[in-house]
Amino acid sequence: MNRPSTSSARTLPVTPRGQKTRQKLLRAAEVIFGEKGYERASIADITRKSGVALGTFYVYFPDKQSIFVEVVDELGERLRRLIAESVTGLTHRLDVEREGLRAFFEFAREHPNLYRVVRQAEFVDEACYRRYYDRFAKGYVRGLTQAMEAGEIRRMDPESLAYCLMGIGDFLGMRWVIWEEDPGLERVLDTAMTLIRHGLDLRPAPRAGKASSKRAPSSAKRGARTARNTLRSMA
Amino acid sequence: MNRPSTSSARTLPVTPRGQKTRQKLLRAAEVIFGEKGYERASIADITRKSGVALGTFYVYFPDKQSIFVEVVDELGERLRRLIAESVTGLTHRLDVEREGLRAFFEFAREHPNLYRVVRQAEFVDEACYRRYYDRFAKGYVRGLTQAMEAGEIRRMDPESLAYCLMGIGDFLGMRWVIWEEDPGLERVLDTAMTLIRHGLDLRPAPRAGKASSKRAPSSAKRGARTARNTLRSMA
Amino acid sequence: MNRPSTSSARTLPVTPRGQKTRQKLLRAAEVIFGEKGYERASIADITRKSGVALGTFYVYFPDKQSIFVEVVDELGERLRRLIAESVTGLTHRLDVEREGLRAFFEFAREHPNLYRVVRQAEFVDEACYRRYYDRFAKGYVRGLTQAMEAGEIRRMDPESLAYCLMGIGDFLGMRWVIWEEDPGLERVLDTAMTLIRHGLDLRPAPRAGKASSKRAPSSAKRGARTARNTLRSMA
Amino acid sequence: MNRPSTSSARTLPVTPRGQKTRQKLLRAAEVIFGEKGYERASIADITRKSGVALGTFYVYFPDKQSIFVEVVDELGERLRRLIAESVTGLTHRLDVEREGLRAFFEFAREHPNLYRVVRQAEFVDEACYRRYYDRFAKGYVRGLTQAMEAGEIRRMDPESLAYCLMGIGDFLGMRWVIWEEDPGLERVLDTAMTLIRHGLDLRPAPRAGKASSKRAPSSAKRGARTARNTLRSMA
DNA sequence: CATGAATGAGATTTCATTCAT
DNA sequence: AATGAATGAAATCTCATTCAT
Repeated sequence: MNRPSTSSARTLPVTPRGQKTRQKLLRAAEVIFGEKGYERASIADITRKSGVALGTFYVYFPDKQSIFVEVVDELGERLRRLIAESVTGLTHRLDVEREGLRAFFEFAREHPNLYRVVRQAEFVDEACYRRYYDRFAKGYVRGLTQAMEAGEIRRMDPESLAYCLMGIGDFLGMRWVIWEEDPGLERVLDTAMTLIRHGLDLRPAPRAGKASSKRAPSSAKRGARTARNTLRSMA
Repeated sequence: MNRPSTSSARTLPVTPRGQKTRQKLLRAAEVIFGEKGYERASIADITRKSGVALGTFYVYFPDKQSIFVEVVDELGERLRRLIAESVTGLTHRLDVEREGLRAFFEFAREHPNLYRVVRQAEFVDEACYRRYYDRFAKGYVRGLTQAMEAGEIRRMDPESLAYCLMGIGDFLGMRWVIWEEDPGLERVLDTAMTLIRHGLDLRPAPRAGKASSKRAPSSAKRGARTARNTLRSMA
Repeated sequence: MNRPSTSSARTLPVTPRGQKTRQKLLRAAEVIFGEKGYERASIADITRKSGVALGTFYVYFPDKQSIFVEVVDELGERLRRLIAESVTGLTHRLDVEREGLRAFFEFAREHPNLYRVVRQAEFVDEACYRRYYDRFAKGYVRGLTQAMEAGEIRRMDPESLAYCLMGIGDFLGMRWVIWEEDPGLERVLDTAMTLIRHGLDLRPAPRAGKASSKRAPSSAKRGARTARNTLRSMA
Repeated sequence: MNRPSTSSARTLPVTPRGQKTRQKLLRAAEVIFGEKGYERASIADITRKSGVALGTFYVYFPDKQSIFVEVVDELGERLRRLIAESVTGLTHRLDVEREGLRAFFEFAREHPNLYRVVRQAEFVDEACYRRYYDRFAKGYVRGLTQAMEAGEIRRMDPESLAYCLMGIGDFLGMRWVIWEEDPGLERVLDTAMTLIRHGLDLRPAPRAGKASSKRAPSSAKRGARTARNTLRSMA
């Protein structure tokens, strides 16, 4: 189903005219893929939007998949660069987290295609899909590890942590940027940062994490009322 | 692009034979949609796998979209029920979080289609896609609100928090269940629970969250070295 | 370039209605391939001539190549059967040769597509192309070997001889059946049979074939006039 | 389908540089047409192999057909010249036949494209296809007629005979040069020459060719066993 | 209920040829 | 002379859906 995933092109154009045409195609593809999804987007849609002839597409890309992969790779790069720039100079990792999240939300607001395009990648070219998150995670792991070594943040497995943080950003962005138009992003950011900073636990002693990390040993300890409530509250 | 999204059926079959055929189609559809994605999956694939004739499909479902929506809705229901059952009787919200996560990972391991099917929903029937997360979030919000009122967890916006927690689960599951074969899930769970419980912050005074919640006022405060490192570590 | 060459079909039709449609497609394909050649013949040409919809083609054949291969195989079979029948009961191999040739010419006259179709096979599916001649040769070799053992004909390598005789038939058919409308076939047959029967040699002693089977040793022996004539007569 | 078939050229190039480019195109075309066949060969294939730009093609040839026709005509000329040269000085027609065949086989071995190119001509430009054989036949007829007049060979219709001999060469070349790698060509030549020289007939009296030239009058004369054998041996 | 043949709109892809440079 | 970008017509193939049995 999935091809090798080279971010290929038939031949890179030599003349400036050709380079411009190639860019027009990439720009149009990003929009079209975002609007219709990979499968429903047709090459004709892309060339129509680009203002070039159908056949011209194949001068620059061997097939639909190739341009899609290039769009995804490029989006990822732009996003990572933007975040990197917007956290430049921040001294504490928690500041980096907050500003990084904010930059991500802003990018998502300006590129509502982002989510739709990236999620499609899973079915179009799995390697490209993973690459997108892998690269993100790699940068994250580096930063988090440094922060742990600097004693800024709690020690834990950095890769798992990276995926937690990416998940938080992704889902908040989906809910409050993509779905909701005017989200009051600062409030959402505050909530996220509260979790990220302090966690949820309110129990007095910080020596916790023993009894509760295991299942309650006897069902006798479980309040029937609570159980029923929980059950009802999920299903 | 998207149709009204009723979790439709032509008519629910009366005879047991009919019900069985309908179930066979749903089972096959779940697998096929998971393997090939919505667009690349054909009705013929589904009927072939079900061992029924092509025409029979239209006895039970008016079109391809309908069976897909039903598969998604059903998957969501089963998952929510499973999680609800597996946290039954737990007394503290943090235990619920851990056991809920674990149940989710187990479900994902047994239904690797889950992710692929749900993510496709975004393009097939957006309402169905949102419904999936909405319902999940609704249960979450209820549980979290109760826990906040009970003083078990920190107070914050429950819906944002719910999406944070769903994002954590989703991304960890993707990374350590779907992508990675033998994940040492307990270790991953520990990392997630450490974040969820305590957050990242290691700074001594709990009066934090002031200076760092705003951008550092003067670039003078920023160490150039740190800045450069951070930049490099993201891009 | 060439696919494995299974004389495949998507699925053999079950109902009589389906079988009839499949036959209609094969008949039309034979004509269309003969008229336009494989490459210039389009599936649409075939279905148009068959009176079925374009998509129907793909119910019975997975692609253009498959129906072509089936047409070629079938033509070969019909031709071989016809020739076999028309030499039934002949007692001497030379009679078999003459009547076989005649049957071939008749078939070619009624199926002017034959040549064009078979020759295209070389580029469409080489295996199918060779199979056509191989099967022909195999039957020939069997018959010729028997005749040699019976002392009816001169002993020589039967496979090479088979290809000689096929070549004679093929080229005469091309020249006098396909190209020329009314050839006086009997006269052509007589010429062919004279060659086949007696060969060309008119030199008195059968002890010949020595000096002349090698190149004339010295150019002195060569008449300059003859050489020049020959040269001129070929180029 | 077929255009007028002039062995055209836009304008023959004047500068040596232009002539060289034209030759490069012709050489590449011969190979490409041989490998892929006329239809599947693209102008781009030819220019790529030639190392010239796509547009350059149309400086030298008005279209694809023209270069193809030129390739075929040229191949024919080279082959006829080669054969003519290799039989120069031979005094007896049967020696000419043998050496001509040998020369043909050698040419075919060095130009495995020959067959594939010529056979395609039938569909590209029928006139060119016939011309190829016509010219060959014309030379043959002249030579054979002379040999008949000189009493070297048996009298018969020279054109039919020419096509017989061409068919023999063509089919042996196909079988033992193109298909088979190491054929033991001398043995094949011997078989061919035995047929050409003496024919097949072994019956004592040379007054034959009467009874057997007609179908056996009564089926009573036919051995049932023989008939069955023959039938089985063809189909 | 079940079947499977038939449909035709629509998508991707190729490529000979033209044209501006 | 040479280049290579651009074109668009035409071909193959897929598949959701309908329908007669």
